[in-house]
Amino acid sequence: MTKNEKIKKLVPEPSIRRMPAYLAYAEGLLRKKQMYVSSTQIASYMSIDSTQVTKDLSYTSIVGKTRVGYEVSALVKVLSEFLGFTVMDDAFLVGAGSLGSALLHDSGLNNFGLKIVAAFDVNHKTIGKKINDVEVFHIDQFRDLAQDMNVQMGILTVPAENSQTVADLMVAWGIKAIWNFTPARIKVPDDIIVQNTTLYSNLALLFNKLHNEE
Amino acid sequence: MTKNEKIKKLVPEPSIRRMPAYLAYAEGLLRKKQMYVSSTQIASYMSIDSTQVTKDLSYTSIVGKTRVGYEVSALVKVLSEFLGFTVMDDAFLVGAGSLGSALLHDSGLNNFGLKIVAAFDVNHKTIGKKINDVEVFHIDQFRDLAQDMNVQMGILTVPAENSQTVADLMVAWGIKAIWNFTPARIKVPDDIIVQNTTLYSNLALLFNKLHNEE
DNA sequence: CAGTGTGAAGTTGTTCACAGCA
DNA sequence: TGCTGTGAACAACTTCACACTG
Repeated sequence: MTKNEKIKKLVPEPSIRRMPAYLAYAEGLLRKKQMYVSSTQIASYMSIDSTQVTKDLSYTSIVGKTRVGYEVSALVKVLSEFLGFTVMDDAFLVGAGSLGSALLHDSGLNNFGLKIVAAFDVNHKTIGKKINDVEVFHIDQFRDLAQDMNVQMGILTVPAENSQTVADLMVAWGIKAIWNFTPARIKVPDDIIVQNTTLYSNLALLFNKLHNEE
Repeated sequence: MTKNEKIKKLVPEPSIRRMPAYLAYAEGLLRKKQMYVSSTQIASYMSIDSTQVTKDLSYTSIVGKTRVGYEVSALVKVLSEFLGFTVMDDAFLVGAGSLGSALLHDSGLNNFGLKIVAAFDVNHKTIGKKINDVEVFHIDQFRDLAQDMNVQMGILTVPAENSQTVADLMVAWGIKAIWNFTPARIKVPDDIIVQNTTLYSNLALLFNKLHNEE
């Protein structure tokens, strides 16, 4: 059904998912002034197999020293570049509720290459306010700002019922990628990238493990 | 390395991840008073293969009617039971910062079987306050409350640097499962369940798709 | 030896093909 | 014909095995 003709699938998705954790670990080691780290160390920290780590790292440009491991500072540099955390992407956030403001407050996003330049809502209580220095506009102002700012990414933190409506607006206004935090799936044209991120999948997994315990 | 001797792996993890989305969709149809839904409909909504949907649903107890599909109300019931969303689990939340308060505000968690009964922090500005009717205590009070309340789950929303310290506390205080929202991985005894949920993995995936576009 | 790096084997998850049904 | 349900074929990911290096 979903034909992916492109041979673009060089790096397995699970590998990309693991890499930010490697990066976080390496950054910690860097602060502690550790010079080298081996795949075995990383693997033990992540509770996974060590060959998994070497395989994952082999997709990047880094080369390790035999018997010594990978240079920590190089690892940080290579991983953050590989993951696209070094180039700043601007984003709009729609839905300045509790989850939306949590994202606005999260400095980690800033460090990892995502800058939220404006927020939108329909609630007049929040419109006009600033959350962590980001101004909240009425959603009708989206169009004007989008043209001025040439923003590629939209963050969707509205209630599930409104997700499709807002997604349609984002597409109409020229957004290229949507980070969807609602449990609902949105329909968009093929060339628009969607990343679904829902808490409840993780909750389901957790419950599943918890209940299947003896 | 990780020997899983148990044959407990009946349901594939990806299936469990998809199910909450099926549930959300079915709940929407229920509100619209649609009686039946076919796997093809669900598949088109999710942009996946329809056999995937039937396979996933075959792990639950539901049986579909030929040519008609699955009864929507039954689907909602079966899925929410299967996912453990019908039994209420109590949880403590540690780290009442922006992400922590977002979770406290999220009524979806309540609907899906998770009740946060108390929150903890070290910041004296928030201690003593109530966030969405949940009181915030100083972390030192954790022990007393844990004994009283017999809570099984701990939600970890502290800064990454403190994650291990707080995780150790949770374990010492008898928590059985930890929902870890920090990018750091925590070390816990084998019998403790950990579910890692990090935004940055999703951000990495999104960037990867965005940058590999032509 | 303890580590990297990689092709081959094994496992898990997805898609295909088709039987059965109304 | 349009759908469920399932065993078989296929693809993706992980783990193993081993060559290589200081």
